[in-house]
Amino acid sequence: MTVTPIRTAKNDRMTAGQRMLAVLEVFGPDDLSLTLSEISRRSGLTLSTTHRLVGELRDWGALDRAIDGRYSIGLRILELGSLTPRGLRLREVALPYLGDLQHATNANVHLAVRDGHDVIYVESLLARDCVRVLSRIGGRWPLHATGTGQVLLAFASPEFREEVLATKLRRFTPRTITDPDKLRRVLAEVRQTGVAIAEGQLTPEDALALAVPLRGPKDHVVAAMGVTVKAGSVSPRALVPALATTARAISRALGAPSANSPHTQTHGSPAHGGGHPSRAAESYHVRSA
Amino acid sequence: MTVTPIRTAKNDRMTAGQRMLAVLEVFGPDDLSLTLSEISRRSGLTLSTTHRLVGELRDWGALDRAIDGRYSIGLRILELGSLTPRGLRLREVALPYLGDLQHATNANVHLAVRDGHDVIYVESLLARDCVRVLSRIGGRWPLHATGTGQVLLAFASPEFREEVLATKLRRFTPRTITDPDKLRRVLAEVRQTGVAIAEGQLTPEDALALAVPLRGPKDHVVAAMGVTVKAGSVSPRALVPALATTARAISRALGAPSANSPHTQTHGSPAHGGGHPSRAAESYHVRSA
DNA sequence: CGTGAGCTTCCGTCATGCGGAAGTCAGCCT
DNA sequence: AGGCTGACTTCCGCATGACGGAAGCTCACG
Repeated sequence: MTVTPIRTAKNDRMTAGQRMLAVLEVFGPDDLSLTLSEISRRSGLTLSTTHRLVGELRDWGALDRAIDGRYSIGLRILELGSLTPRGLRLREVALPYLGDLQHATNANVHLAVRDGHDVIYVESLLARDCVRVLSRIGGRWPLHATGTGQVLLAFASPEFREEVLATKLRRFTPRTITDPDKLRRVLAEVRQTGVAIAEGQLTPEDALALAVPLRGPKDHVVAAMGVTVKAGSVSPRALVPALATTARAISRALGAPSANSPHTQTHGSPAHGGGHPSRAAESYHVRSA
Repeated sequence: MTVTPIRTAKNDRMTAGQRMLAVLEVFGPDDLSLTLSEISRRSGLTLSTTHRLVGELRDWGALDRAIDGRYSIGLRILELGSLTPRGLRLREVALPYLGDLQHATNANVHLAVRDGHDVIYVESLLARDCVRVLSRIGGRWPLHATGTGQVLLAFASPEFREEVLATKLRRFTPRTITDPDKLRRVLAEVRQTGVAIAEGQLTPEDALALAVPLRGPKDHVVAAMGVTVKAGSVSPRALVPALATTARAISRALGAPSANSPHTQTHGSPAHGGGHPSRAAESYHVRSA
């Protein structure tokens, strides 16, 4: 039989579509613009194939070519991205409230949703004189390392939670929680109090993050909102009422029943088995593992 | 001879990649979620092909499947879209200033860039009690019908401007400028005064839009910033100083030389766009990390 | 002027993407 | 019930169009 040519060891059997996605995949926060050859090398595709695919993507608007010949992601992708129901559409509803919160607290304010095992920031309002944080729109981080991620993890289904806990929890700073048992306890507390408090778990700086859940139509947690301040600048607890109030307003705007009842607990653990089956929040399934 | 099968009349000769893009293309602001069959019909692809492509896109994260089986654009696309240098990265630099402007003026504030013959909104801060406008992030509109678009058109190269003027200028409201000569005069005035003033040209409501250019590294106009208020609510002119000041601050942050000189006119067209082949004029990505 | 790196074009071959067809499943009408 | 429609999924043989090697092109550099 013929010797199969080298095949760069990792890539084999790709469909044409996967090749196209592979081209897009090589772009990242640290690689906003790349040359054709760089795209070719990183994607593992031959130069001629890359050339053709990049041409098609450019014609369509998915890639932009700058004057210097380098390629970057095109605005057509941004346009598409604005159509994500849980992304920028959610943002539209929440933004006015987030703006108010920012001005009331003078903190960085974030809105995030879950995607697979990650948290994705959907909005990020940075106060000018606040700690620098790593939360751009579209930014992706592991669930266990951020306040918003911990909220989303705490209120996810137990099966999913254990699935995440079973993976290796990456360490970002000395304070990142990497022990599953420790994290399990922290998450239980988040569920009980309705607020996550994370100190310097993602960046080494003295960042203090508070985060609360946002609920949608069937009181399912659909997103998390958080603020980040410089540790020690204010009493963290002092921010909780403002957060809770804003969260309730947004949840109401999102159609959460509980946000309309006259008095209700912020935590509101869904643990009460009585009554509606409500199908374990299987709203989005995880993909290939 | 073999009968060539029907070939649905319109679709012919598509590459595999174009088919994949065609799937993404069927989503729009009014079609956030679609069933597989709908995607198939709209894209003109057979059901089995659509099925396979949608599966690949879903595995990659470009599409999301909700519990009800409908598909929508996935967060992975939002993540990609956040990497557009002229898109969300530009937004990061400008956002703090835009926020200030919004609170100073209590108007809707927009940030927009040009893509082909359209203007794309990259940021949109909506004041709660203001006129409703059609400017979501990622929203796309013709250049001639919005304040920001007129600014971008006015400061584009003459050849490009004429190219746009030669196309049919779509009418949105009775006040939309659809006459090329009229538009040419308006644009000349925009260039001279450095500000575009558009009243109710996109939406029939009494919206008044003011827009100014933002400049980058070589004083090229790289974006436009605008505010929208209810016509008659305030004297339009009263907003110009605030706009100009903010524009200058942002231009400085973007590296525009003119924004550093002690006194300078808001207008000051660079007259000739092309010029030096010197490369890498773009790239204002700063922090992050 | 030689060299090398990046980009573009061309073309023969064969893997591979395509779509018809058959098989599920669920809802709806008679 | 029974049959019907419409949506989704799986399978497979065939023709096609995607692939990659190779050659040509354009710079920048020494």
